[in-house]
Amino acid sequence: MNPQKSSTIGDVAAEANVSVATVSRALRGLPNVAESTRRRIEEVAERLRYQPDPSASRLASGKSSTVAIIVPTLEGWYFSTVMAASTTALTKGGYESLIIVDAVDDSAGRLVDRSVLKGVDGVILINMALSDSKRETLQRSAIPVVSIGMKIEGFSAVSIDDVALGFEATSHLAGLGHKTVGVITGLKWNPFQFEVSDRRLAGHMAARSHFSLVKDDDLVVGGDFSMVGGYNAMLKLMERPERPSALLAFSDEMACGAWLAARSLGLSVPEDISIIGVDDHPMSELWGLTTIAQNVTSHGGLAAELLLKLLKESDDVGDIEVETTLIQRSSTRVV
Amino acid sequence: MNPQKSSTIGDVAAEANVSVATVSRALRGLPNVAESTRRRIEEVAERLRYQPDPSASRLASGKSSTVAIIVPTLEGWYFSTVMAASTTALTKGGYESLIIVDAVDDSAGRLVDRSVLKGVDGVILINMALSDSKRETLQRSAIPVVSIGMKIEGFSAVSIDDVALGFEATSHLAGLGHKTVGVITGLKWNPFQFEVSDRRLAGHMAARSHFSLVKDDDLVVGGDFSMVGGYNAMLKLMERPERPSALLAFSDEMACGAWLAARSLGLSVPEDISIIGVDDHPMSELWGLTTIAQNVTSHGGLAAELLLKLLKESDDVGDIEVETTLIQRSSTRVV
DNA sequence: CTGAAAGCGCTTACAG
DNA sequence: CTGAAAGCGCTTACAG
Repeated sequence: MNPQKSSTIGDVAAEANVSVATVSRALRGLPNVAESTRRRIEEVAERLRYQPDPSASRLASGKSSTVAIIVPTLEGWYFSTVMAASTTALTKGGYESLIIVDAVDDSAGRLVDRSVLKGVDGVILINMALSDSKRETLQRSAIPVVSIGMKIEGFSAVSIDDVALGFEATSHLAGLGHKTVGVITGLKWNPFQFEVSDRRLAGHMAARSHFSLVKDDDLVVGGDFSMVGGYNAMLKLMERPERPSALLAFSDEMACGAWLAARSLGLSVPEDISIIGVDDHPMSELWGLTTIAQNVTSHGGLAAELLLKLLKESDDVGDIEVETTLIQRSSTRVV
Repeated sequence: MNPQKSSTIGDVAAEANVSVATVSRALRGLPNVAESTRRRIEEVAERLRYQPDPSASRLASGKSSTVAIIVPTLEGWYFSTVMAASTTALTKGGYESLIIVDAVDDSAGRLVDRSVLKGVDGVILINMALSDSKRETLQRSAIPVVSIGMKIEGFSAVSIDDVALGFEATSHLAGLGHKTVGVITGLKWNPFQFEVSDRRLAGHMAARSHFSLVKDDDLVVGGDFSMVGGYNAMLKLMERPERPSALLAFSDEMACGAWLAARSLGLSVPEDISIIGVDDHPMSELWGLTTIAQNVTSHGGLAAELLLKLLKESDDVGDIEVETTLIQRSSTRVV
């Protein structure tokens, strides 16, 4: 057995004394193949360790059975979790996942310039804001796309109400009597990614007015959705003379980073400062972190299912808005 | 312009008044094409937004320009970081990354049963212990493989000396005067994945003897390389009557989880218990966690470079052992 | 239920 | 420097 050369559909056909067409049908479970023939073919295929060449299948059928999952970064819990959930669902649906990292600072603009799109049946965008040109490229390709985390003109989306989230989180703090609330937003990893952060901030601002909270500009500091980012942002926030009595971080990782920064400043949570995050990261329960849970795993799964549906029926399947819930733990308390 | 139908090499050839062969050569930068012809073809290709069909190229050339990155899970900082580093290096080298999650509990055994391997030029295994049958499948396929994190018979590897690491970490603790050292190992996410954890444990055991430390069995508890796992393991560890005065966790995430568990028990670090981790996760600096750094990013990059070399020269390129360094911070101190 | 044949969109010797 | 032609390994009408 030559290790270099694997067998082709022709080898199987020859061994089984049938045509390649029959082998193709038999192995793919298509109808109109005698059971006995099918069994014989399966046996031969097994013995020869035959595996269809995906490139040939794709070329011939026009279907690749793979979907591209496009993310701005591979780092951070949010992306890993959503990717894992999508991949799992896609695998169950019979699709491979091609993961593409399309950081905006990648001047090559992989999504547009590379021809990966031609090798793919569908696309899942995870919190990827698109430049106009990329969006057009995608639209022109006419392949199904679903976006997670934000609505994009022309594509189905799985997302949450980020404005409401920003409002609710702030309102929780205001309800506890806090008047000076610091906010750690998140932007860094994607220059185009203003949206999620901006919408949460808009919600916060609305609540800030509604509850007559302190309105200073230096109460809002940018993080980058990481623990380190949250840590540094917190340090900056704490430089102002009148320290906030509460903090809203736009992710749990930033919230925990901020918590560590508070600790390094000799501050206790929630005695000296209340902290609320967003996500319900698995570590949040360990910290006792109050947070707005957004059920990240289901985002990934739902998006995959939406795409699978699109792949089958190819008509519009609409959007999904996932519920969000406040989980109160021990990091926030009455001021 | 029909949005459904993208142009083929034939369209470009027709427009440019040359044969498809010439278009193929021109666009791939091969020699023996007149500069003027090349320019004309490039222009037409641009105008028609021509993108070569990857499946067709693969089928015709036998090269796919994609490498499979196989991981047991998508979760956890270690995997994200290594994947990101590998992907970045591969992209620079002109390769796509196909990420395959091959959890062992996936009875389908994706690596073996699926034909993805036929669509791929090379494979990077990230901390994937392989069953014999999978290893054989890979070997038989004769495509270049490099393994990260552990040595696998027949493949190049990028790894660290885990035994030495276990010894060094323990010896740091022993040097501080600790006699009763708890250990949180890590196994869960991959039943076959005894190796890394076992080797570190072997190193620890050697040090345990060498420094005459307490040898009770209940001083070793299994985690799963996550914060939650570390948290629970710590709780278990602290049930024993004579509590350990120091803890070695086989990852920083577990170490931080254990730290939170200690906190929940009213214990301070390092006053009541010293903690040392492994990895040098970015959050470790924030915590002040002492750790053994293993430069995870470079693992991913080095492996990709090794593979790229293998892909070019196709002869054996050997293994790489990455250095490991103790970073002492404030979570460990004299007992 | 099965087979012969065309075709998917490229690449690659081989001629010229 | 360029083109005609075969071939990569499948799938898909079309006949039978």
